[in-house]
Amino acid sequence: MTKRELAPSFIPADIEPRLYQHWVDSGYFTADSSSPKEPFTIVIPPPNVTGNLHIGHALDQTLQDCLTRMKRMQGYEALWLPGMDHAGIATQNVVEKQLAAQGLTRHDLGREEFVKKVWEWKAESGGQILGQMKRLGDSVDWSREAFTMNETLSQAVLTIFKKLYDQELIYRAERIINWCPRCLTALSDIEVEHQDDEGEFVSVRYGDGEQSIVVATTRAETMMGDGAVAVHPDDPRYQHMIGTEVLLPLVNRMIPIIADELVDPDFGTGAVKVTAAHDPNDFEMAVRHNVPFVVIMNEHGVMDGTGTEFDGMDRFEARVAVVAKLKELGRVVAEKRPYIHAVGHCSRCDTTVEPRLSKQWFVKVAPLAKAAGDAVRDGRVKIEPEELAPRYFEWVDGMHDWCISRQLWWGHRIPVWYGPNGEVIVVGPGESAPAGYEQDPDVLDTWFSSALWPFSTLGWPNQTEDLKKFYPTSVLVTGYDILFFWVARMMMFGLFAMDGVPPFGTIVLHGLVRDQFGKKMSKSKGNVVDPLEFIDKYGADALRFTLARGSNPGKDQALAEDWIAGSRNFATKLWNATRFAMMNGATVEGDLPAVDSLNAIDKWILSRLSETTAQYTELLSTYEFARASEVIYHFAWDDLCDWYLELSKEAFASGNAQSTQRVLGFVLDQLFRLLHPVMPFITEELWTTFTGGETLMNASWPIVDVSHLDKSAEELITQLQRVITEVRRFRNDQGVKPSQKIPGRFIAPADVAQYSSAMAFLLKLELVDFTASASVEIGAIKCELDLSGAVDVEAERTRLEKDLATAKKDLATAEVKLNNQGFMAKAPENVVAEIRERQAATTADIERITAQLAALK
RNA sequence: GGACGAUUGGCUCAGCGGUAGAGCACCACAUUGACAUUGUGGGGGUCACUGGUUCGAUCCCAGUAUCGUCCA
Repeated sequence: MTKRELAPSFIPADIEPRLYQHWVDSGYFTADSSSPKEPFTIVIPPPNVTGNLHIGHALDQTLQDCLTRMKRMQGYEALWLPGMDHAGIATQNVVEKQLAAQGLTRHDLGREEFVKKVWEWKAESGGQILGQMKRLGDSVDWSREAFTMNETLSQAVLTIFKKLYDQELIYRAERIINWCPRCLTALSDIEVEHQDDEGEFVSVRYGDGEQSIVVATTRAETMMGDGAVAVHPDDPRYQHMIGTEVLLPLVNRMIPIIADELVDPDFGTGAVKVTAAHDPNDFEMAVRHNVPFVVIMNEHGVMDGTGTEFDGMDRFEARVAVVAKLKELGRVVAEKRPYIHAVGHCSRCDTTVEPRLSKQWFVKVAPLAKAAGDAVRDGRVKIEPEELAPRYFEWVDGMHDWCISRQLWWGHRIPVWYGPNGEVIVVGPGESAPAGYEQDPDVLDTWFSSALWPFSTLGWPNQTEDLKKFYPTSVLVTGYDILFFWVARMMMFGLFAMDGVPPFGTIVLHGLVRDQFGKKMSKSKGNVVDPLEFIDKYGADALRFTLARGSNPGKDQALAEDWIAGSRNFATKLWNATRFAMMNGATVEGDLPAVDSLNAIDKWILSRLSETTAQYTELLSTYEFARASEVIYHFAWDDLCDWYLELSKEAFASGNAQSTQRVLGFVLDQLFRLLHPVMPFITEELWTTFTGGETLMNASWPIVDVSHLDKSAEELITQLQRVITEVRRFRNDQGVKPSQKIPGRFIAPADVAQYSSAMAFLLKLELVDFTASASVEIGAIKCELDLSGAVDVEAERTRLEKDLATAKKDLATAEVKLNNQGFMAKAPENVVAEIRERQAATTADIERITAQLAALK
């Protein structure tokens, strides 16, 4: 318990690496599954193995660390479990890009070699983000670090696949799926991003003469795959044509005109082409009406099999050529160009998605999604903030079956084997396929394994101690942007795999970090910021505090470097205040003196501390990070530094401050504890230095002491603050320099007068005998001063007139209310009393100020 | 097209049925001690618009406008 000296100034880089290493080495982050303490569990939203720490991670992780550290201090067995996601497409793309630089494709290497290459890459440069998490100060349990492609997590994947398959919740079917012609794989609905693109809307006449119909399309190139034309069954324009056939131009095939409810008669001409193999809506209609599937494009999005001149053209090239040809044939009735409409793009490479008829594996989501919705509906799982719950319901209640097969090599290979005679078997963990069987070449969607994260990371399907202790997890903290991608899927699989126990108790959704003007960060805009640069420049605590302070539930936040600098200033403030306290003998040793024995200043700060502790703890516990940060910031800076330390300086200077030394020590000790979850580094350094304790990480969370609440002390200090502020203002108006000492005295009731010397000390007044030349009145309290020279009458008059105007205005608004019969009759008593008090106070002010103005001559 | 949210000082955002708040920015003064990564004082908003409810509306309700996000 040897106390150390505090360095003269706060340099984050001097303390952060040392403290983090110490925490890890001491095992403070490691959770104990055999502990009798109540568990608190958070699993990290696993960053991509290809990823770098971006500002969104910094926010997400700051909030998680805040909660984890607070709960740990509150006596929970806190586990924050870290790990990474293998990120199928993203990772495969990165490694393929590296190969491309050498002029190679993955096919040159072959599947086995390629996958080996990805693992190698993962080992050497993947997981950079883990190092970056350490810079941020994340108190994650490194001994439990997980990776979706690890052995145990892969076992979990096999287990659940088989379980779902056995319950007929996984099936294989030929459907229209989203296809990326560049990645050459199927995509799920949510891996498709819709953008408003400029296209064209061409109306084409099918058939001739009487037997003709005009269809409008944005995708003319697919017309060669048309199997029908569809109209709404009630559309009067086309009644006579339903059931007949028209000629399909270019390929000169007769196709039927069918009637289907799906057609919107108000859209375009009310007649649409039905291209069963190349459009999901058309597919549905085609199934209903037995329309043939005509495939006219290969997997690269190149026209193929039409038997026309267009074969071999890229789809976009073909679109132009087809329209040109139709024009030539006189079949184009109208053209709208540009025509803005929503087009799907691959979320990984931005290529325009091509709907493609193909055989894929699907999860039948209806029963799973129902359960996922119900868990929130019946309150077993809470979504914070509540406003975002409708979005969740909208999605889980209207979810399509989930396409889970991907034509990739990097990922969990689908555990389905096909026999020589068309047998299909699913090979679970520990099982093997019979000889002569071949495994499905595809892998599973990355989100399939991510959906298992809350329990696969705890050892499931094995009934591990971790699983028993830490499942279900307490809170899931993540951005609202992956509510659908990830959260809903964890809910579905968690409920399914864990016998109806949802994977978490509360889903805490935060927003996105935007630039200082509230614009979305993007590489193309060049407004992306690097959290590591900020950590280097201002320290991790400053970045964390800024992010927490900006984090209102479910809302995006703007971030500017200036705000981070402001947080760094706050850290510096804490540092300097602690140095000052230590210089003046603040201590945590010995009992806190009985509150009755303390002066009002000490009573006041203890009261404020209790209030702050209560508010702050409540706010953090309800995920109100911004408001919590605001509360603690103002307590530390305003109450503690600007007022308490200032008001106590006289006591310290007089050498008679034993109680205050102890109170200050107590307040600092508690403040460090409260701030530790958000600013772990500086608080650890200050606390261990100041108290000589081993670590703040395991110190107990402050408890509100109601016996410290003291309204009368608060009222008294409020009075002192008013007096001080008014006298300062007077000095300022009179041009008296802040450092200049002038004679002064207070004429005040005893309870205020008692603190004359404290006030005089910070107002730079000398309590000596003198003849007053000026005075400041604050209600019943008067401060007389000797300006030893001419008072600036004009400045004084200006000020008094301004005060008078304000008082008169306030009186007027109060009297309007009091003269309003409706108000007097219906307003609650306490409000009326308040207005009456205001009337009395402003009346007194007006009298006083008027008298002062008259005295000025 | 559907849904949700937003509109408050120069900027970014809190708040809320009873005299408008913060941070940053701005103006003035101050540098022999905790802190210029500072202190003190100050200026600045008819709370998008139009109606309604109410004794009282920035806050509740309806409509309008603009912006944003998600879904189709």
